[in-house]
Amino acid sequence: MSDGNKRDLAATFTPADIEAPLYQKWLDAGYFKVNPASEKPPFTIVIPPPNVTGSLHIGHALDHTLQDILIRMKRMKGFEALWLPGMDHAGIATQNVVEKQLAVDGLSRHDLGREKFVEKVWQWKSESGGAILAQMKRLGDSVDWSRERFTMDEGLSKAVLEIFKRLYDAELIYRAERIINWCPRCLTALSDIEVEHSDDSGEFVQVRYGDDAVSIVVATTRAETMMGDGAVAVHPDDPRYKDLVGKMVLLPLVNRMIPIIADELVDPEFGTGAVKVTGAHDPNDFEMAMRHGIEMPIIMNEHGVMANSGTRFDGMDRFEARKEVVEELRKMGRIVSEKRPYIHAVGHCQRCDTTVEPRLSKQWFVKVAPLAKAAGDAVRDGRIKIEPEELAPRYFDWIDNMHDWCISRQLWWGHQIPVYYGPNGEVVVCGPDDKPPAGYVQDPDVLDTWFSSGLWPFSTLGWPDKTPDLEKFYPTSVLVTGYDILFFWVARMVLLGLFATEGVAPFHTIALHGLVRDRFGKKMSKSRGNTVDPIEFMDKYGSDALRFTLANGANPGTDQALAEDWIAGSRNFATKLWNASRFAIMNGANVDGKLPEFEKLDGINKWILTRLDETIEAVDSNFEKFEFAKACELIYHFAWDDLCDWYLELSKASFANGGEGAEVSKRVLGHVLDQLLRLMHPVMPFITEELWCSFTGGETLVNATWPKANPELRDENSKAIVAKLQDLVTEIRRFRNDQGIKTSAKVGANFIGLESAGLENYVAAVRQVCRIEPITGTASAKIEVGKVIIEFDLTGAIDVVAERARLTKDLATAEKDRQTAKVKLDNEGFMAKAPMEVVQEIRARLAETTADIESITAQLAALPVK
RNA sequence: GGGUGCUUAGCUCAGUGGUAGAGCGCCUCGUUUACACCGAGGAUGUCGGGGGUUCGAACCCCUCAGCGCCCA
Repeated sequence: MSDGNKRDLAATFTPADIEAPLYQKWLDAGYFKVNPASEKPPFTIVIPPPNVTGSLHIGHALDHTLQDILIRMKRMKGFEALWLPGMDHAGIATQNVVEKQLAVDGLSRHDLGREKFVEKVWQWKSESGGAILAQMKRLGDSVDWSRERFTMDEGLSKAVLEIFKRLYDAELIYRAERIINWCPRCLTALSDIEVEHSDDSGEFVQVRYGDDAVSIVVATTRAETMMGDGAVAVHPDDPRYKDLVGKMVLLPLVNRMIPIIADELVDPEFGTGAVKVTGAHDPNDFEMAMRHGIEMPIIMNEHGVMANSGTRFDGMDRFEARKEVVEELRKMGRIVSEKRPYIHAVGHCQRCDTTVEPRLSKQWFVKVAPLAKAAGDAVRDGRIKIEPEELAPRYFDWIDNMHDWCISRQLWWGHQIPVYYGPNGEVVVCGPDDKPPAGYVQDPDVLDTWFSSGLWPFSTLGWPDKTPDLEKFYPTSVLVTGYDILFFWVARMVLLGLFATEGVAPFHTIALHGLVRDRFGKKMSKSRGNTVDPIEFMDKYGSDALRFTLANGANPGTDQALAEDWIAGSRNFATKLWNASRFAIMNGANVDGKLPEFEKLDGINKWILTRLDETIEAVDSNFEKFEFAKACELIYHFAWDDLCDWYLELSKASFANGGEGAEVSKRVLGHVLDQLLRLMHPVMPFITEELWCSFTGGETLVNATWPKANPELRDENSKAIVAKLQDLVTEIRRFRNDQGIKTSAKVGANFIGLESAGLENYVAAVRQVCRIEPITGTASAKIEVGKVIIEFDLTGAIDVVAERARLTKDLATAEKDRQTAKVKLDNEGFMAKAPMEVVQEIRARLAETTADIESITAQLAALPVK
């Protein structure tokens, strides 16, 4: 390997110095660009398109980190790994942004007109949209920028036309007058999922309808809509109202006679058991009104202002009207009871939080049932796997009960519905290659943003054309996203994907992660004031630290808490790795030539290679299973505990002594570091790249070979040896600590019985780690660790009290352990039914603790009486 | 109201039948030639309550309590 890139490392690790140049290096080299003509097997992830108005929040940082880990690992594994970036046009949100800008100058979009307004939005997009893209580079996202897509691009728009036409021709798109969710502020229809239900404080009033002849008390939270009532409904089995069903009753205020009907939808337990039926302003009422052929007068305009009710309330805002109506009814003596505040769930616009108004209106819908059936089946029969599978029932629950999807929006920004109306009511739907007949007028509405982002996995690859990209990279491999948009986006991609590409699922796995919460596990929100800025964290601790923290907290499908302290901890980990690498380089560790023959290595070298191999295997399989947290924990433990705390310390004697031993250690350490950096690269790409290039002189880790487990580099016995060494060292350190001996001070000591413990070859290592030198005077104290006795020369100054305390504590622990083992072995049921190996283990424990007790007792007895 | 999940060390969380774990925090000591963004040592939990199954339960079952989420 060339030494061209080898260089000295700065004494301290400064992320800001290395990150931007490294990302630029990767871009310049084109490592992230894929080639559809490649022989390599494909691995594809399309990014969940962030909103063009958005900036990088901590949720994106998590989502992107996990995707980048998978992509980088697969790239290293030899896949043609495509991670495709892009954004969606976010109809309402984007339109709102630009409208707000216009409002500063006192203008509305209507002042500009549709064409000018849309131009303005494009202009805004090119100037201020997509701030998130630059931020993705900070994070290190290894996306193929040459394939960046936007849902309003020409190609993707073509896909929208194509799918609309196909769905329409298959009679899966229709136009109908229905109750939809209407936002009186955004002035558009919303789909069910764009409505968020939350508890509001309202009122619950009981109003007497009718006159002396027929009267009934209805209960409602929306008195103002009574002007639109077409009936009163009761449950058919309700004995209280049996005689009233079929009669007409007087509707107060408007003085209209309306029928009393019976419908099973009415809950007799709710209120008085009688409800008003306002078909044009309530989804349940609409159903009843349809069933019974009841009138549905619309008594509110698009702004949520009362209109056409023929009463004095016309012109009032709906909430003002509610108060006025109740007041008027009270004056008339028609209010039977009032409950205020009455807490109940009310729908709000997801974008602006305005209370949604159910509204009867003519809209375009996707007929969901057949598509949803297929989408459910794809998961049921395993063509699509949901990870973690515990979340699959939620998917089924939702998709199996999905209502028809309202896809028209009364906006200007978006894909205009490709339907044209002729002068005599003709309807023509145009595909990408069709032209509407002269004189036909296009439907003014645009399509729901999710309609186009639902095509994302294939529209971005060129569909409906059979492009090389589509051939090579479709269907995609894994979709990584938060469970919170399983319904919003994922389900729609499955619905549309199965339809568009004839039963081919758009991805074979859906890997769901959770939400990032604050340090106490509370949801982050602007109102709570507990949001965090990922850019700030990257500035302060480096991108790698943020990435590691997020990946380390990512247990499948579950939320994670995040605190700045945790990120600082990851930064510390990065620094630790940096310094360990410096140490390795300083001591001549290298990757030159072959690894020394495994069988000839000593226990310590065998052990670290064994642990490395175990780690490689486990990290790889955990990443493959989307168990990011587990993989990171394994990496952390191996790097910090095994490598830094033990291997490096135990090897210092070997490096210091030089000779053949040092040469072997240099080569082993070089191998371990090389493999570890590769293994960590997907999680912490920047620091690993910097270290690895400095250390090996290689060009890049981005497309370096991914470590592969190798059972020939394992030795179980070495683990037992190092465990004994660790035990020995820890006990010596504890003794020194109890005796108040400074860590830095050298102490004279001799070892007795190392051979019987099989540790005779490691004296130098133990001496180095424990700062022990051969004894010169006489031994004044001794401790026993297993079969080994260590005699110390403390120049007569042993602290007997401390030593007695130490031994007494050990004795208590040993006795307790022995007791629990003994109880088990004395238990006949246990002896008869427990598996042999468990019994053996307990027997061994009994023997061990018994020996310990004897030894400790003897040591206590030997202590000078004081 | 219907689902569903959670309750383990001060905090955040791992741990699906065999002696309770991690990170951070805490206490003591420490400038040993990789690292004080560090090292060594240490303390801390009747695993929400109760009952059951089992030789054995944080883990399986029942029940109660508290918290959360999704849907209506």
